[in-house]
Amino acid sequence: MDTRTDTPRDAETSPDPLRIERLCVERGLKMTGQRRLIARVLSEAVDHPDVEELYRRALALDSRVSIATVYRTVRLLEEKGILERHDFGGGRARYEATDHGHHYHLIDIDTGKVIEFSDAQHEALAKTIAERLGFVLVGHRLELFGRRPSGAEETPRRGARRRGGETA
Amino acid sequence: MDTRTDTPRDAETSPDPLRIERLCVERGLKMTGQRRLIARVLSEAVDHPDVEELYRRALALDSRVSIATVYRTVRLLEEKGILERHDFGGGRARYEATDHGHHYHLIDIDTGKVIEFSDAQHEALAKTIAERLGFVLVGHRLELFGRRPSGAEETPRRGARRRGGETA
DNA sequence: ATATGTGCAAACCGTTTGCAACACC
DNA sequence: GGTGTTGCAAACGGTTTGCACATAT
Repeated sequence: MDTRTDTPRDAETSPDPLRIERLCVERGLKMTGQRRLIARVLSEAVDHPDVEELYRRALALDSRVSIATVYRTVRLLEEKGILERHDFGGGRARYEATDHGHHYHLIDIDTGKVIEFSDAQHEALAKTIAERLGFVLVGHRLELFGRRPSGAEETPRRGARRRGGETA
Repeated sequence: MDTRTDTPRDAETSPDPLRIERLCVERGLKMTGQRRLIARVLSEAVDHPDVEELYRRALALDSRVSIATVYRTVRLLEEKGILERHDFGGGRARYEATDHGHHYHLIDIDTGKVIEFSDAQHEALAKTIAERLGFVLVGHRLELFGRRPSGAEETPRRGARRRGGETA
């Protein structure tokens, strides 16, 4: 197993806009107009939007959605394993499609940006540790919080929030 | 650096009941009756209680506390670096004293128990990964979710909750 | 036709806060 | 005695839900 590579995943890949909808149909979900709409927004997302943001993007395409439906849909898709919920701090849940592979997050604490990466060595290590402690690893969470070396301050932070960091 | 040891920390060590209070005084906090009380509860805790639980334990010792004060104190101590807040899922923040060393958590998804461990190899790896991605590591979070091998079912789960796992 | 999804607004739940009374230094 | 803390209850913010209506299958 290659343990020496961190693969920063460039989040530019927004394949086809029906990706998520197809997954919904596969799991036998009844496809309504608003579910199609939300599925499309999710398919096009290359970041980790929260519900409010999803709602905003959906509204921009079609005004016949309510935020309650976004909440319901997002929860449903999470239960179906189509979406993954993250808590990066800040009190709101943030979502991303599960269909683009296992990866971790590094949160830039100055800009709030999220960098995705994968690391086989860590993956193996997590499993090993669990086994050493007498467990079978079922899931794990790794998040790094970092800052670009001081010389290069880039985008200044957009504004504070109750707790934890805001992230992109 | 020794990278081959996972140290499961047995959470039986509840040293002296004034541990936290002493830290408070050191940081120049005005010690009121309720702060002393809450500090004592925290000093005696060997788990990761949420605010409600802290409040319950404090009440058992002295009824002259309100939950608002627990919230305020816990937040204050966190700002002073005396407490660490965790989000293990389930919507409520959970706390532990920072003074017993850096460690990670493995959550038993069947019983909800939290096992603490430290791992130097992981620590080094996290730093390396961040650097490889062009960041200085400021903080990180590692949580393992595991299950004891099937043969030995132990304590059955105590009951479900809205979201995420309940933990001890 | 019927079970299921939707919108609205109210309920919920953890947490924070304004204010007047109170306690520590 | 004055500044900082507490208790209460109300406010908050994200999320869920009851209900009447609408819609996919």
